[in-house]
Amino acid sequence: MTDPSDRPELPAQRGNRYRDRWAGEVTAEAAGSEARLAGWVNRRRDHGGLVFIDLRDRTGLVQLVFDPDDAGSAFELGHRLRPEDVISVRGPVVERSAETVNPELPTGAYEVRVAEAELLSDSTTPPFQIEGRGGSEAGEETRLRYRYLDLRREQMQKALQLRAKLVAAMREQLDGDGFVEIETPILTRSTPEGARDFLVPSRLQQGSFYALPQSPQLFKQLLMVAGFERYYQIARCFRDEDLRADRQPDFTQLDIEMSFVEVDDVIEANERLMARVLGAAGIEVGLPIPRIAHADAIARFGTDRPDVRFGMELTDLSDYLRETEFRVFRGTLDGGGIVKGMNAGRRELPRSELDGLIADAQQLGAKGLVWAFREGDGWRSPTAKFLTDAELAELNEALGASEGDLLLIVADEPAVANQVLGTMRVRLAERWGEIPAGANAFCWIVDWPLLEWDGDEGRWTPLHHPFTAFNGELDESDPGAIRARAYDLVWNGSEIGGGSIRISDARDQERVLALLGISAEEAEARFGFLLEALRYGAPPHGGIAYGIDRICALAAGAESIRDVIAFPKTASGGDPLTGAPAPVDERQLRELGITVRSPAPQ
RNA sequence: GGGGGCGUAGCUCAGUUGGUUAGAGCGCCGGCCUGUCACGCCGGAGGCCGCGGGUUCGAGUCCCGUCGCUCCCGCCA
Repeated sequence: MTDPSDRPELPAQRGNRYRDRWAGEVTAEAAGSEARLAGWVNRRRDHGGLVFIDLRDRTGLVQLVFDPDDAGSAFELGHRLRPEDVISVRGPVVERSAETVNPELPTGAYEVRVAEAELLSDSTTPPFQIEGRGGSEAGEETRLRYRYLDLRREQMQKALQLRAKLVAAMREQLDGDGFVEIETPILTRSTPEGARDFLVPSRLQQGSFYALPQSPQLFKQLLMVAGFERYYQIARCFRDEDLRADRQPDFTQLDIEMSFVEVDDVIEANERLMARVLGAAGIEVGLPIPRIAHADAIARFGTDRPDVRFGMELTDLSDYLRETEFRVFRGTLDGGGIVKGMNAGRRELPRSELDGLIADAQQLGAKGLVWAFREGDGWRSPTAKFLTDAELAELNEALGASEGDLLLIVADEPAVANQVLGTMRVRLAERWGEIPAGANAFCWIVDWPLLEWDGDEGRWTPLHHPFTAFNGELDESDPGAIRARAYDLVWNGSEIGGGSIRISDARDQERVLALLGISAEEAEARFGFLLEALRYGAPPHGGIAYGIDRICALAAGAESIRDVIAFPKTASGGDPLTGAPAPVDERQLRELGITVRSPAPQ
């Protein structure tokens, strides 16, 4: 088995009438030989009596020279070529004279002097320049509308080739570790829990619907019951929820499940997997990956997916303020809230920007935000006058504040205070360049609560999913205290994977479903097939699912997963290229037994 | 569902307190050019200022609505 990073970047090129070499191969080893190249016209520099063409294929650029002395009748073609025309040329690879070398190009010391040229396909003027100038790039909607042109750009070529490399590394590592790749259905049944399903009407059973899978979760558990012991799949998944920079309605998971394992076994296998996969992208993963208890992550970073590349950790100040006279803090604490703070370091910020931070905090649901600069033993802050000297000294001490440090404090419900400060921590660190360039930091978040109380729904809901195994005995009298045997993998503040040991005992599964407020009848109707399978000798098992799009985006340094997906959707779930989603013929709807209400779609 | 940003030439953008014929760079078209590589020089074409309504003597600019893109909150077990 070859290490993917050792593989040649360029596949061997068998010669044919179009090409016997890649553009990127026009280097020292090709000098003096005759080359046949094919690709797209990237740029034309027409000097009248001499024409230069930059030829592009997926491996890069190379300069072609159309000189009337060499090119003969092909010279006239060189004149007529326009960007994005598709050509094939033949001619000798020659070394350029020293003063004409282009140090910007890997092939810049060589060029091909065209002897023959053929126009294979011409191009109308593209709507945007494939090679953007001056750092500008076409808007995203235009790029998606003409995605096949956008994908010609080097950045996109690299991103999708990197993606293929990462996926190949996943397969190689897992195949080598004895995992079996198995496909599970795309047309499956709706199990309304979690995200909204995409539904597909059944023609043969009118009035019934398939659902597209949100994940292969239940199928992979059935595969464990079936005795495959180690399974994986590069699985397309679907969730009908609003989109984000890191969320698409259809996305790709690396789905893994193992039998006869404990948490440590899954984590160990996955650490080796991630080291191998990200190693293929030149990213080093230090092993073992540190583990942070869920409660500690919330306490220190305000989030369950902490970015641990930098400090600026949060501090709970509640205990210093229980007796304070300041009504805002005192009232929050008496009402069960917390007062939490962050030392943002020595920063000067104009009042307008401090007001902006307050507005940001309010947008995130906070009632307000206290800012203060440490000054002597006290604060320069509108809030300073409400606190005693002793309190100010204690808060300075607790926050480790030095002269001039900016302190941000939120008093609110724990969830709000943590989210606001957790968000500010990352935003300010990014803005101030506190995050070391090129740094990568991973952590496992472990020791999760199994359930959380959903006030709106008035019931307990799972933090992961209802099939997550719990630690120790199941004590229904205190659901909030039950611990899950779950783990999330976080990379630079992004959750890239999550999993758990699963419940492998039908009776335990029934009890958990009951805890979630799902009646026995309902459980049987929705998950009966799983409960039944668990009664036929289910091995202890667990696994994980990774967001491949997110992993690739991080590895490629892309801001959005759209930049590592060939044909992504816009924020409203549409595809500007194909026009999906689109109305369908009334006849199609009739066949499905779906009644069209006016106005009929056209 | 809520909040922020954006929408002007093919692309990226500028456009002052509302005021003459709406600009730039790139691209495109024509001409010149034998060592350029963001080639250069000369000339030219190209605009429903997202759409609809309103205010005004006058709207790219102000107001209301609407559509689209984007970021965030909710949501995403």
